[in-house]
Amino acid sequence: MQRKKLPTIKEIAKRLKVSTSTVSRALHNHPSIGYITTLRVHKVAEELGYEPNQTAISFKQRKTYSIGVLLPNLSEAFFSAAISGIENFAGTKNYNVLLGQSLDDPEREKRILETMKTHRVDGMIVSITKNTDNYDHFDLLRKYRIPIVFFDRIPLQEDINYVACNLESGLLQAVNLLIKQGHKKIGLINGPEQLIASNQRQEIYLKGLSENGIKIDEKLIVSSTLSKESNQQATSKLLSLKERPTAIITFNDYVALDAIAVAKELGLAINKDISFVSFANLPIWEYMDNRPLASIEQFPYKQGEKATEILFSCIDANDVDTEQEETKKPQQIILDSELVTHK
Amino acid sequence: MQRKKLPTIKEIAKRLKVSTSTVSRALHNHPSIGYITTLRVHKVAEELGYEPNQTAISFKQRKTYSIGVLLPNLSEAFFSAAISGIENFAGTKNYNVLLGQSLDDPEREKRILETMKTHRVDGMIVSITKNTDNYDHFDLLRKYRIPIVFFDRIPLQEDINYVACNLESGLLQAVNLLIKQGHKKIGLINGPEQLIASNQRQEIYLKGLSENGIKIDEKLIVSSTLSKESNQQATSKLLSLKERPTAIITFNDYVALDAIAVAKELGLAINKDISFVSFANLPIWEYMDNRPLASIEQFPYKQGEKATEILFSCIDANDVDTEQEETKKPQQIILDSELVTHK
DNA sequence: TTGTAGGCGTTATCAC
DNA sequence: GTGATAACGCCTACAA
Repeated sequence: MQRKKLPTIKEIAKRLKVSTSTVSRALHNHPSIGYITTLRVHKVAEELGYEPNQTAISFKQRKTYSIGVLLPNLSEAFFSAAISGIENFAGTKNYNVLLGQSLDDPEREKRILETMKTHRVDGMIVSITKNTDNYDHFDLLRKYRIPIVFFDRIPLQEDINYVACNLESGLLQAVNLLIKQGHKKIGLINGPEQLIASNQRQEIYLKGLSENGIKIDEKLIVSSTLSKESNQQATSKLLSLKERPTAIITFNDYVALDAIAVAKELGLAINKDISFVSFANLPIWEYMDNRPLASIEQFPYKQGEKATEILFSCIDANDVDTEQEETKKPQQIILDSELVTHK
Repeated sequence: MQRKKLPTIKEIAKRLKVSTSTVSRALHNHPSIGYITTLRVHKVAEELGYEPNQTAISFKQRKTYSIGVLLPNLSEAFFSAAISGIENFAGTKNYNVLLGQSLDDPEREKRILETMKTHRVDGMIVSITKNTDNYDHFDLLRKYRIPIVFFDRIPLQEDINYVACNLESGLLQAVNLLIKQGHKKIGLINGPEQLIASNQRQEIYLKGLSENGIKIDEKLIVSSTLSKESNQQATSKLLSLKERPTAIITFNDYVALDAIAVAKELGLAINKDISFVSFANLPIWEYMDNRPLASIEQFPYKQGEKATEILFSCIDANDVDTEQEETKKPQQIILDSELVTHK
């Protein structure tokens, strides 16, 4: 039932006929231990191939040196870039990353959160499901003083830590660019309405048009559930309007891919008869001929790093004031998005 | 220094004026405990919001219920698909996934392996760096009876567990297809020579040509370090031959992307003047105009699942025969690759 | 059916 | 400088 026993400080102590406390202190180079003893301890530890048992330490210190990361989907380039940033930053602090993907299923999200809690992660980084509408399970973690940093997909709550991207900077730039290029009818293929991200996009889109004195045409705004079929449908709807748009802003790159395909199917020349702008910026665009005019870059890697940084600051804060109820203000970082034009 | 105390079985025991062992057993629905007691224990546990402390359990049982996954790079679609499969399978067994990426740096790989060992993962799934030439750190883990399953990128060793893809099936199909379409000069842009995967590709390529009675032209085989520049260089080299190939097989999709770009730059029409076949099959190909004729699909998600399955079987075996030295034969699974033509 | 006691590996608090 | 001891939360033989 149990795996082979590894060398412990007890073993070292026995060999050297000293106490385990001495060994423990020596291994940590505690100043109270004599130089020679320290040396001998290290030597024997080396010989035995001793390694501290992290599970014992975690148990005793009530600290696991691991953080949980819960994402909707790892196969999306955006999230895999983010976790790459998270893993990298965590590594520099000698933290481990426990991974979970919700696959956009709230039940799964809840379950994973449970196991993360059971495993006593020191903190969590979460990007919520597009269907998450109940945040009790997150509040529960906070009750246990497990800090959470949300990123990109953020719950509709105050008092939470998060890292997100300010869509406004990039999207306004995009709208301005399109208008400068002479586009008057600019469509928007948005995501599901319950997503906060969708509302934001729409508001900024409207703002951008207004600022440029363009009249709003409700019919130019459609939404998609983000499935391939829905993306195609939404695009068709836009492109079959009498007043067909000459430019379309899409919720993200995957929508753009489908939309571009539909446009091509209809015989439209991309970036000529119709232009696209999308969010996210897949690394692959540069290889494609029929790509968006520009992408609104959201820096997932950087968002991941930043989220991890915030998380560590929360963890450290937790470690310091043992008892004090959390008076600390939530940390909310908003990175600026940036319009990147594709050559 | 320490985080807030969570309810323990002691608390429950105190409240009910029973012993902790009773509580422990009741919580596990041990048959020896009376029905009423069991009920009462569960009730109080619920009230207190009790949750077993996994760190304590891991410590005691010498089992962490987590597996480590060490990959070269999460940003590559192939690996993120694989980990998606791993995470999914592990979840069904209530296991956690500890993630690390080596970024193709052997030092980093070693370091991550260390922390995984320190954290006492129950097993590991590893895809090695393209520069890994020393396997001591892996052997060390095996000494500690932490099972390892390698996948896709596999060390040159016997006696190891692995999951990989049989390139032969797909690659021979590819060669046959190309030849049937009339191609006589088929180039190969291979990866670095130290990669076992490169040797395999070359051998099968040669075999495929021989079987079809095509004379081997050494100049049609070039290799790349897999950097963008190197990919481009390798392609240029092939395309500037007097006897220019009419088809090129590339080490993977990323090489194909660069190669296709170079070919286009030279004014060649893709799939007309020159055709490509590549390994891996990015999900994005279907959206691209200038895509390979076909891809040799390697099923990363399935490989991930399979690797996890094998790993669990090793872990279970470990759990059973407490002492017995491992007489078990290594498990080596080879999935068949498959040629997928792109419409 | 329930309780007692010991131990998992480490660290921290005392003493000496 | 070093050692003895308790404690972290849980489990499990062994007793009762």
